[in-house]
Amino acid sequence: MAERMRRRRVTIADIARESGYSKTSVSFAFNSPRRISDEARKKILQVAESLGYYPDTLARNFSLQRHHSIGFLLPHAIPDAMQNPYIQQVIQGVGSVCQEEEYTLTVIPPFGKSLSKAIRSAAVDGMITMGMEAEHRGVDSIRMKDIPFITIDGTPSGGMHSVNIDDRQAAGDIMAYLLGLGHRRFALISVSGERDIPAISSSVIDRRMEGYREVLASAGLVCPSESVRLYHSPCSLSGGRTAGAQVLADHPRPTCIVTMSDITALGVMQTLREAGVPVPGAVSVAGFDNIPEASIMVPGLTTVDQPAWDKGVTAGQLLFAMIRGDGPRAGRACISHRLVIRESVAPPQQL
Amino acid sequence: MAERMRRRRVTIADIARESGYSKTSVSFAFNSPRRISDEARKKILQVAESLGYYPDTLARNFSLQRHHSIGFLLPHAIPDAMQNPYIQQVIQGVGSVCQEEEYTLTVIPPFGKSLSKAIRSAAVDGMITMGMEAEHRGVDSIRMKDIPFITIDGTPSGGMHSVNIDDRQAAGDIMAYLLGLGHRRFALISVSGERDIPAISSSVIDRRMEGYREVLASAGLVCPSESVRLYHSPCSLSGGRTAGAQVLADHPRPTCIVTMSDITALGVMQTLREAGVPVPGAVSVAGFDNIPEASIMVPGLTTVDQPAWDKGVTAGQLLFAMIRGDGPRAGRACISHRLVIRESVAPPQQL
DNA sequence: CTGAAAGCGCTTACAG
DNA sequence: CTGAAAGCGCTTACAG
Repeated sequence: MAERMRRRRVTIADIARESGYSKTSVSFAFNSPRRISDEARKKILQVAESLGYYPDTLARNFSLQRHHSIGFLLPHAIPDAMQNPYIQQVIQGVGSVCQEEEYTLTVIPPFGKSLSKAIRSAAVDGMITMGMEAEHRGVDSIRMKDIPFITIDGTPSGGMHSVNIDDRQAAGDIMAYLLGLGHRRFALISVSGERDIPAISSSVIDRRMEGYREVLASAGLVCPSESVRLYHSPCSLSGGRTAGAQVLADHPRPTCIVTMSDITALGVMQTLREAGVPVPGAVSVAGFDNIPEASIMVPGLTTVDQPAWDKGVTAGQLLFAMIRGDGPRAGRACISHRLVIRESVAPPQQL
Repeated sequence: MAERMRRRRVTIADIARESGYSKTSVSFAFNSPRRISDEARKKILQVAESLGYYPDTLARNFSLQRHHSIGFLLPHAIPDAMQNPYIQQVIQGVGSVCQEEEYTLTVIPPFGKSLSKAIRSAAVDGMITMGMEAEHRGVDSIRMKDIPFITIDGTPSGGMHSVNIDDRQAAGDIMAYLLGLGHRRFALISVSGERDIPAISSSVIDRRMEGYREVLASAGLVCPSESVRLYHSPCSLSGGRTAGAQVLADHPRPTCIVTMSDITALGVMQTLREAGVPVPGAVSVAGFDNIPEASIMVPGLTTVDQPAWDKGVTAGQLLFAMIRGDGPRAGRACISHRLVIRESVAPPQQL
């Protein structure tokens, strides 16, 4: 088709020739208009217009040594990663900062399971990753690239810049609430990594487990045990459904199901509804994240609010500071969390 | 911090000097290994490794004349655009194609309300837009850029490549279903453009309205009229809430609320729930899109399934075909839709 | 198999 | 105010 039959590109050289001015002047006409005479500028702009000139982004960026885009490295394949509302929210937060800074946001899917390849070819000035451990081989690729980067929900150590909440405390908070209502028989659904990268780093999972365990211990409970069973599920709706079915199959049935992500909780609740098990009548369900759906659901999901949007914004702002070179020495932001009490959790039924 | 003190970049010139080979050979070592001797390759790779060489993406892309990324132009600001699950799904569809092609996906937010500026600086090999009219000034910017582009939910005409469903037929289908159940008093919630770009092009809105009207006419109804009131709402949860309140304030109350997007319908349902108006007991609600939430909701939302994911995939595939130069002459894909009947619509109550 | 050289299209010190 | 020229770091015909 016509638009594929690209006539040779119109360059500043063409404009220079046509207008009688130099390439320098042409460039100035666009980028530093005040450095040339009105007459020259007018003439050049007019010739540019008539020739249908459009600056070459590739050449411009190369010359300016910047991409004008920041990268968001997906923890796993698009279908899994972007279907998680929590991740979506984080992306939106990052995106809103990009919008302000007039940068584009480059979403980098892992190419054919090869993260390093994806990282290598990413045309970005900085990168945000999710759930990456300091030891992850992907980190080396980014370091090699020599661009600033920040990890969200990763390991807040190892010299990596990171944005996190206090996962241990947050997990403890919700568990304390559940114990306070009288629950003593739990199903804990932790996160299992799919592919080679979990949605959240294993250190985050570890810290949440610590939080749960600490508070459980104060009530004399141990995990895993007869009273507190441990399950694992991918961070997805279908993962939640499967986990829900597993819990239902086990006996005795817990009075409360605690998940490490809302999307998993939604899946669990779907299974329960289909099985005719009333929530919270027969069993309570607690989540983690506070995705928008948590409040739309009926019953509303009791969960830990970790402001995904804020995490994205904070990471974005830190990253831009680093790109500008006026970044903080040690970037380790901790965002506050909050227990959100809705209807999916009630005191356990008397037996 | 250390990583900001960039020592001068290690380039192929450095490797050439250190290894005793030419820049050509160094380049071959990485990109056409079989064009040089084993010995040379080994030596070069080893020197590269020891120097911590990492190819410069900017230079590489410039030389290769490609960005290795395709752009997704957001119809409006990040918070609005990306919070709409329908748009999210489209993005995911496009993204999944990118992943296969080993391309990144550049999300382009409108810079400070300036679309053209955003388009101009976008470093992409092709572009996908949503809801763009052929006459939109943004289209000219893209044309100037001389890269292939496709619009989803835009105007399937004007020589633009596009991906759509049969909006008129789809709107007619759901209206026919509602009339069939006996509804005769409707609130129709159309889409109003926020900012200067609506979420869906006005031509799409027009075609849906045509579909509604045509079928309404067959039942002797006219829109707008006493029986069929017309409202307008932005494509968002909050927009839906506001519209819901408006509908509730009017009398007589319709037996069925018909929206042009599920996200709006969800907002409407929230308002109804808070007002204690049972759905579908007192009033039925119908949507458009079939976003994932539509099935999670209680009651499930009766709506038109327009496969957002498929739209994204189709647009992505067409775009890559165009980028490769083996694109179709006239790209105008029409995806099939489907009526999805759930619980949010019931026959009207007897009075 | 190897290398000198041109080229991708801009930006920008520098000199006039 | 204006322009010749270097430079950004690669890739790739072309010649040997």
